[in-house]
Amino acid sequence: MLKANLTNPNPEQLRTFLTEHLKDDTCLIQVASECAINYTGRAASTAQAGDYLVLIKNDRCVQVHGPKGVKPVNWQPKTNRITTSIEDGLVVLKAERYSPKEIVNIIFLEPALALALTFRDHKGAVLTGSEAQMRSALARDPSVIEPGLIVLHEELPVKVGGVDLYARDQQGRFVVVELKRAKATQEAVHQLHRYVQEVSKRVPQEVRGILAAPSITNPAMAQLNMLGLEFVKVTALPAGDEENKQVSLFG
Amino acid sequence: MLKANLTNPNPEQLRTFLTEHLKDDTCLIQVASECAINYTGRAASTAQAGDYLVLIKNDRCVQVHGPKGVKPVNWQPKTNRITTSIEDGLVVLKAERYSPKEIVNIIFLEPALALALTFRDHKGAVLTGSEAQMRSALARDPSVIEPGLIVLHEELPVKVGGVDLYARDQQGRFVVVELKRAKATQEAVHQLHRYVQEVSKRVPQEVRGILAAPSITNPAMAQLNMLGLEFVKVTALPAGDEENKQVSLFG
DNA sequence: ATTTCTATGTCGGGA
DNA sequence: TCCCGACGTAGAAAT
Repeated sequence: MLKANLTNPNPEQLRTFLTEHLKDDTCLIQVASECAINYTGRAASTAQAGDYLVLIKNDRCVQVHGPKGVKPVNWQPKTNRITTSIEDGLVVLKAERYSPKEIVNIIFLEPALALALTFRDHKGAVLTGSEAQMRSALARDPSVIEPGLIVLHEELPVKVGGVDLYARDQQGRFVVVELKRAKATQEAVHQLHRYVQEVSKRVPQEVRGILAAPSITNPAMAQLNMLGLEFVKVTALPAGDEENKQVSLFG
Repeated sequence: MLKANLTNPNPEQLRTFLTEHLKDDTCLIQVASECAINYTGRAASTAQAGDYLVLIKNDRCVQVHGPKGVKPVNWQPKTNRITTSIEDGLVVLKAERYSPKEIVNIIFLEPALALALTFRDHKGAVLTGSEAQMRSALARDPSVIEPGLIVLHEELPVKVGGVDLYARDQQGRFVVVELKRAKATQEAVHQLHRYVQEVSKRVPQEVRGILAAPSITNPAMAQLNMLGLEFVKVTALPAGDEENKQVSLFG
């Protein structure tokens, strides 16, 4: 896994190291160094000199991590070109993206460590409890929402977006269901309202709107009532479900 | 900056290393290893064995990086407790968060490298071009949006959310301005529409709605026209601005 | 602690 | 490519 490493490299060594390993797209490159970083593109930012960890992954996306938080201080999700140079005796790495036009510039003021790690490619993570999973589970068994409900469409595209579940209730009324995997906010209520209005234009009958989520904020609940819409509690990860229990068990 | 390192450690060595350096909140810990990762909390995920880079920052947030993308495969933004143990001869790191209740479990199957890096704390990055900056700039000089516009409120809270700019035009009509720092979508149009409707309830006069953004998607533009709302082009980073030019210049 | 909103959001999917 | 919406969004600010 460890392909190469370099401690306290001088600029020439570091630049050679980077040039060399940037050619290999099976390896992740890392430099721990005092850096100055500059970004221009969708916005612009400048970071004063400080200690940072620079990661360049197999897919050549770049991220610069400071000592705090999950988010990098600077990053570039996709790079079209990475170039290195030596300016004023310091190694400069330039990560460019063409569309949108963005540049991240990293000056290595005092590199302490450079690493190249060979990353074998591997299966990604399997996620349980996503909205898509909730949706197909509810489409299979809509009685969780309400007895007698019949699902007509999953992900029905309407002009203003996509209706998560389109159904018919026991009395034959059409039902629009908006699904949220986390606590529902006012935004979700408005989204549901839009869909109900849109569907109402197209069918003569009354259209019900149901917001299905594990919980809802107080302002959202008030808004929901005012608009004559309904809330149904639905959990993403049913605690008692035997199948899910097995998936969740670990160690 | 390099505090300690360990290559191909055995489980006891790795565990001692982690225990030792987890005490020091001025250092960032890193382990490159074949791992199996498991998360339960807001959702649940399991990652098959593969090569990963595990970062534990000064603030004890944890992130596990795969070979692709800016986003970690698994992470924990805030940890209340990090524990290590040896199970079946393998080091297991458990990062817990109490609220919401979340656990990330990392099993180090074949650690190749463990590092501890001392990160001096440092100034954060200075960002230019945020929506907040745009807003205050426009509040100072609303003529950019329209000559004769007078801003009455910045961030005016309405029941359905916050109006970015609330103003009055030359003819005395009230104007609701919705601001977007990036390309405006249909969602932004609906948001503006909601605000205009809400404000219309409270004032007798006609209320104008302006969407101010650097650009707008085609469907959003169509929707905007249909609702009788307006679009004004506003860039977050004015290209010709001398001050900004200097900030943007680099290397 | 809860709610809301921004973000260089990132990422994936669909037309 | 553009466009849209989910996300374990993260993180900050206001309540």
